[in-house]
Amino acid sequence: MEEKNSKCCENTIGNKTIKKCSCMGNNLDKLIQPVVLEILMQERLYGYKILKKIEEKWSLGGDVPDSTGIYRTLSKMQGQEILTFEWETQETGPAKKVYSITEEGRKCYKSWIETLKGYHKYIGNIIEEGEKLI
Amino acid sequence: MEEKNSKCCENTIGNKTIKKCSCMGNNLDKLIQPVVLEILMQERLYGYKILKKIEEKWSLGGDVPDSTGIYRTLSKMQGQEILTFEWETQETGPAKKVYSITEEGRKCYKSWIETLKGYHKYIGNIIEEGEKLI
DNA sequence: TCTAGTATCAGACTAAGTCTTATAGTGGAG
DNA sequence: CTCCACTATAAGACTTAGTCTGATACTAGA
Repeated sequence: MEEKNSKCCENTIGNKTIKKCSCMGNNLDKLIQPVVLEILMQERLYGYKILKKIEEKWSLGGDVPDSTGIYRTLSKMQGQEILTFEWETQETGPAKKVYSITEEGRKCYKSWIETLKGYHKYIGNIIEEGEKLI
Repeated sequence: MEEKNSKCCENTIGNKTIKKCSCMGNNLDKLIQPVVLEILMQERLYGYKILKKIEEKWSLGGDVPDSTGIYRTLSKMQGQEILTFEWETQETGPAKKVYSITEEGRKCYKSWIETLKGYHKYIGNIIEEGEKLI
């Protein structure tokens, strides 16, 4: 699996050409943290269901969120005291790690929304300039 | 320089508390690639001047762009044939590496603008949900 | 019994950007 | 004439966010 060349938008790896340049958006942040917080603002939930919700509602450009990334984000946020969790076991099926948002987490979510407003404007400016130049 | 705790938004390192959580936006992509392309769509220019232009016009939340990041992005894009460069020497002062955008680069820039439109909408949705929940 | 789905997660990796440090030449203040 | 700020470029080590690969374990249905 060796790279033959690395031009923008197209890369030939082995015998097939794939889309790869950042301009296609594949390396943009999926903003998992605020999306997870949005879900947990509404109900306490466990990782797998959070993953499925994001898949339904937030999959950017049709791509499925990465489960490892979700679980890792959850446990990181729990370490920051943004979330807490409880193991929930039923008679049937594997145990579920049910997460809840803390007071700290609500503050964090608010902060995220404010931050994203600024970011939204920033990206809006880039687009505006782009429309002039293209 | 050891971390004492790591709560959202505040971290105590040594004897001072600093803002650190991602919700403050410090870890968001600065989207250097499209910003650099925007500048080079208008004129051929060298790294240092590009850096200064970004500082003037694009410094998100008041923070200065990182020079290493700019230079690294430029040389990476040159490797992708999005940019070309020529060394320019004057009688006085150090040599300058003057970059120009290629045809491939113009395509890449267009692609970036389209990608950012989608991303802008995505972030707009997160904000919209946020406004409802806060 | 095999497969798809539910549920969690570690390890290794990549991409973007930051922080630190290094280089080298120029111009002005003291 | 020396020191400092500014111009100009860049390597090395690091961090953060996310992906890819694979592992474990249990359940339900064909």
